[in-house]
Amino acid sequence: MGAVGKETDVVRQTRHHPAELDLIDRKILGALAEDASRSYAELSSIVNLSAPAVHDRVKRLKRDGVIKSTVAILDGCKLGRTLLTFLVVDTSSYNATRQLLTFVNRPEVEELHTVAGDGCVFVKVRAADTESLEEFLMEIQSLEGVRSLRSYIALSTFLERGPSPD
Amino acid sequence: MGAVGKETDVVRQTRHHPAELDLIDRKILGALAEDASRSYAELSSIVNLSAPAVHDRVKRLKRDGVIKSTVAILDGCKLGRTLLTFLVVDTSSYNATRQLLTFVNRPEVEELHTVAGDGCVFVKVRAADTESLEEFLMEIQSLEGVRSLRSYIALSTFLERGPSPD
DNA sequence: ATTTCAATCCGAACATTGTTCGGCTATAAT
DNA sequence: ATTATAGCCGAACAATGTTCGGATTGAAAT
Repeated sequence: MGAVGKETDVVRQTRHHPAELDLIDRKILGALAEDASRSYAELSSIVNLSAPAVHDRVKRLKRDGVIKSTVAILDGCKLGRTLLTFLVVDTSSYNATRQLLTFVNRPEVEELHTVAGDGCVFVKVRAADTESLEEFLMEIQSLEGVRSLRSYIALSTFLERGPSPD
Repeated sequence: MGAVGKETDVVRQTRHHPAELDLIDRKILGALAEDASRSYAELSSIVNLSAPAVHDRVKRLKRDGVIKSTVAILDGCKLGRTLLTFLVVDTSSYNATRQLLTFVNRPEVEELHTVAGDGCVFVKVRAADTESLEEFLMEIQSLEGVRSLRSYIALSTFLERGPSPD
């Protein structure tokens, strides 16, 4: 009983994703999530390891998919997108939901999720101005099977970042 | 009249941020927003310029704040955060709003905005599981001046990215 | 028309950083 | 005891980032 039970337990824990990360891994992840342009030399002094050791760890974290990618964060306003809005779309049919999913190609759409509650789709939109937002909203409302559409227009943004390792 | 009018017009346009970006700038921004680990050599072949020329442009884009930073994107699930939720908090006092803003320090909070509508705060939360989410929700509800709290739990994520230059 | 100025580009040299390698140590299993 | 594995290090090497001088262009001023 002891041996077999132990083994399956280990399998259970490992099966569904969560990677095993020690404190050093988390420090590295935190540092890179904040600023991915840090050199291995800088990281190595943060965690008190050599540069190659940090390199190995980062390589492993990328291979395991903990670090999905590294991207440049752009300033929406500087790009001419001044209006951040969150939409909750209530759809009455699967077809409508499917149609909404095609909006992932729009440059002003930054996030698109399905959320709990009957046929709800959640959208984060960064539009150029009120005009182009209105156009966008009307386009959604005119879809067959869109029951209601609530919008939350952002006034001030106090925090905007990705998943934290802490 | 002509000259003076013209000048103030130019000032107006420039005054409130939007940077002047040509097609090459936008191509570079798009490439880096997708994958910031691209080398200058690779970028130079994308836009048909030399590496130093691209370097100059990127340097300018950083100086002007169009590129705010470059960060590593981590996998929430791999970190043990499996539950993505959006909250709309309706506050009845400024004091309550101010208290909510202190949540920017929580590692599970990824976004925090004030939104239009009386005293509304919008929060993006990535919690470990339903338990820790419930704890978090209760903590918010127990704040003085929090009128209502709606939560949208994400089922599937189809798109998640930053501002696009297109 | 000519000149001046600023912006942009390029190739080539240079500096920094990323990456690989062999060897060392510690731990755990045989 | 001994083998295997994982993790670390310093040093060499490879790739990339970065700077520089000079050439070209276009616009503004003379």
